[in-house]
Amino acid sequence: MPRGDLAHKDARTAILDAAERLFAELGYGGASMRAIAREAGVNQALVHYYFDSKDGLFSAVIERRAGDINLRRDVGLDALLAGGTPNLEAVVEALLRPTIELGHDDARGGAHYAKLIVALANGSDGRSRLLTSRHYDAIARRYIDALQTALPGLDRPSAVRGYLYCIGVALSVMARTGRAATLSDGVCDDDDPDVIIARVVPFLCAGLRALVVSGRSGAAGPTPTAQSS
Amino acid sequence: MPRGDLAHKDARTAILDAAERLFAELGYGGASMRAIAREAGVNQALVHYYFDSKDGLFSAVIERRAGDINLRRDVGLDALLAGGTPNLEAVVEALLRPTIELGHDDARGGAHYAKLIVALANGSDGRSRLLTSRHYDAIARRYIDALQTALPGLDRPSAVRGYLYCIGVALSVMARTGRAATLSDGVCDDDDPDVIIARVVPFLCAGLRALVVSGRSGAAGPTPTAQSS
DNA sequence: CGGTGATTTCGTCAATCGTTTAATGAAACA
DNA sequence: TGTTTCATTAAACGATTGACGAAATCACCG
Repeated sequence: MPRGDLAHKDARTAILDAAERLFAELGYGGASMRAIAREAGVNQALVHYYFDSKDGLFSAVIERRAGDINLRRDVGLDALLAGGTPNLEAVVEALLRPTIELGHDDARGGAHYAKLIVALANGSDGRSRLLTSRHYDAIARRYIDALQTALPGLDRPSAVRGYLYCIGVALSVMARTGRAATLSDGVCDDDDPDVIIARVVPFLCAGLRALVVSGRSGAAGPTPTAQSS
Repeated sequence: MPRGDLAHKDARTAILDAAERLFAELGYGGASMRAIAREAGVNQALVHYYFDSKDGLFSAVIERRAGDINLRRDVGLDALLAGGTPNLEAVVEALLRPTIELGHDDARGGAHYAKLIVALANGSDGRSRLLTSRHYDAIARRYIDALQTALPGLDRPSAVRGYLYCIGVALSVMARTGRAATLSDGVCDDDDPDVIIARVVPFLCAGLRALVVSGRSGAAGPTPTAQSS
């Protein structure tokens, strides 16, 4: 392992960056190996040299970011659980923040990966399901557990659905389709991750609390649940 | 335009059905015109005869279902507004029901179109944005208005965001990735649209109400908003 | 019957696809 | 120094892509 492996990493990451961008913009079938190589400024055969096949390249693109995101999620949850019973808002924020922050970090390829992960999470083809399960099952189960801990009375199926609702909203925010700006005639131009998180978390937490309430009494009235801060 | 256009419609709809399925499963770039023609049982050139180009075919696939869904949404909202100030739960249900029902109607190509529309709504490429805007902008604005009517105090930007959150959750439900079953070890097997809607609507309405509350006082505590039923 | 226009088929075009091979450059090690 | 290993390149493979023109088939009307 020589010191001069900068060239190695340069070409490799250049390919990954280009692939991330083109896969996100054109889809798996729409992004050609030739276009990826051209975008990365390398020879076509080099892509196969590093990643074997198109599938291998796609997996590598997903794997690179998933590792980072899940590490942050794990750390955030560890910190929360170390302090006793965690607050629901804190759990939801720890779940969303790494993803939303990466999605808005244009310096890294965040915006592109955001689109990619949205397609991946919503995809039902074999490739999507395999990669989603491989990279996100473990962390999902940890957070579902945490939701039940932070919200006593929330049964397992509701916790699973609530988790998926949260992910659904997070993905729609990450996608950054510019739809909010369109529908609000330019008033909504959400760019700051902190502002976005501050707006989404109360929405989701209120919804999650309604999931446990609706399981006890039918009405969704303002029953004071005596949630001590 | 002869009366005996059954053959016409047969080939045409066969192509649309096949295209809907393959576009959903393989993506725009992954589904080839040849594969679509083979799936539909027609000659390859017929696809170009009816839809000119691949883009034209894709647009036609989207247009067919969007018209149906939006008609139902319009009718549902008309009925609601005719009865005075509508209930928030009723507005959200009217928004979600047509989409979720179609997505679970396997007799028609619902499941396939659901995946398609998820990819469309989350896509940020030119084709996706154009089609989304063309087919869903008007109805979106109507429902955003309705949200503000049903929830006094909800300002415009919050209404836009709340609407998009609702769509985000609806799309994640429509995608039917089988993820709920995976994460719950088979306990969650949500197939009945009515049950799904009954679970999602309270979640979303609680979240929407939190959007207006958080705009007034900082805390998300159980402030009795005196919501008369 | 002939004619007319809509529908369907066949064959083909240039372009592009994912992948592979053989050759070359540049270091690292002996 | 020769050799080995890794990185990179140009060129090409067969297969497939979206699209098109011309001819054939069909249904129908006069």
